[in-house]
Amino acid sequence: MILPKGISDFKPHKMGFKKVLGDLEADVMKIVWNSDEVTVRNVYEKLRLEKDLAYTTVMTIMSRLADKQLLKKQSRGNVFIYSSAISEEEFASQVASEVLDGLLEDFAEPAISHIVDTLSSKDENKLSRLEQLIKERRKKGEG
Amino acid sequence: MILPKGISDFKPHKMGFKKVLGDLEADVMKIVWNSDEVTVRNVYEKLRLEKDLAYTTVMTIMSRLADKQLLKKQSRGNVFIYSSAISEEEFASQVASEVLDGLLEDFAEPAISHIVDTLSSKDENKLSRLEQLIKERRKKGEG
DNA sequence: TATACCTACTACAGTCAATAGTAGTTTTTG
DNA sequence: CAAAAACTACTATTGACTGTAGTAGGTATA
Repeated sequence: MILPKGISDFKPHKMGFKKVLGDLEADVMKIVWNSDEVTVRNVYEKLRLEKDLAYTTVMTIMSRLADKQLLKKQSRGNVFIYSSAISEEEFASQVASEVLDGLLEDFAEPAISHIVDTLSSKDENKLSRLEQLIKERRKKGEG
Repeated sequence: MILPKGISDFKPHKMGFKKVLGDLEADVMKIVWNSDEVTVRNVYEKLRLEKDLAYTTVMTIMSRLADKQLLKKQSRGNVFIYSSAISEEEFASQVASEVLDGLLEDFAEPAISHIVDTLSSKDENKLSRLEQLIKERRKKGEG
């Protein structure tokens, strides 16, 4: 259990990281990932370009993200500097493995069938990539 | 969107159908799937063997499951007879495809990598099955 | 020192699940 | 037929999680 629970509910009908985070939480993470180091104010100002919300709202969200270990919070001088505790790719990877492991644990048969269907109908390249990964794995196993 | 939303939040850390239903909801569905046709009272009595709860609690849960289209509710005489609106296998299959599609939509790269890792480390047979399904699919595609 | 900015703490509404009570209707039974 | 039992509909409460934001108090710089 790498992700500290709570993060891991997966909402298939949402988009992007909103599948595993609240909408605002996901927006904040995107900004942080694109910015390296930020203050609440930095994020607040970027968010305000799109929607009207309070500084303290952003602060609450960022606190929660820090509680969830997605953001690091360092006090520098008098200000708190936030940065991601995990890269976007790593996080995506953890999401994928948690969801997949959970799925394979109880829904392995239909999951395996459907992954082939879905990939072959929507993205042939990904099917090839899957095939290739299996072959590589087999070689390792034999050798 | 086959599943009428709300059903589809996936909690990887739960077990079985509790991954996509509330705990009690999942227990109720299991009973219905094993019983063909039931009344609230039937289910209530089976559940009571394990835990103490009110008749009306079971009623509420079954109403919600009917709202979610997982149970069919037919009035027969004066009583409502409930039965599953979808088989356990079908439901599992829908869960798997919704979650997988959601995952592939935004996390395709890590998902594909991880599925191979997970299958090969935990269940070699499933990896073979996956490989076989891909081959079948390829034949179809070529022919 | 006053103003601006920052943080901590608190609060509230909305949603969803679990839980259960009340009221009203129907059925059974003495 | 009337009372008890069973059943359904509707409503309520509580606890998590998220979005939203206010207040209070600290710090720093003009």
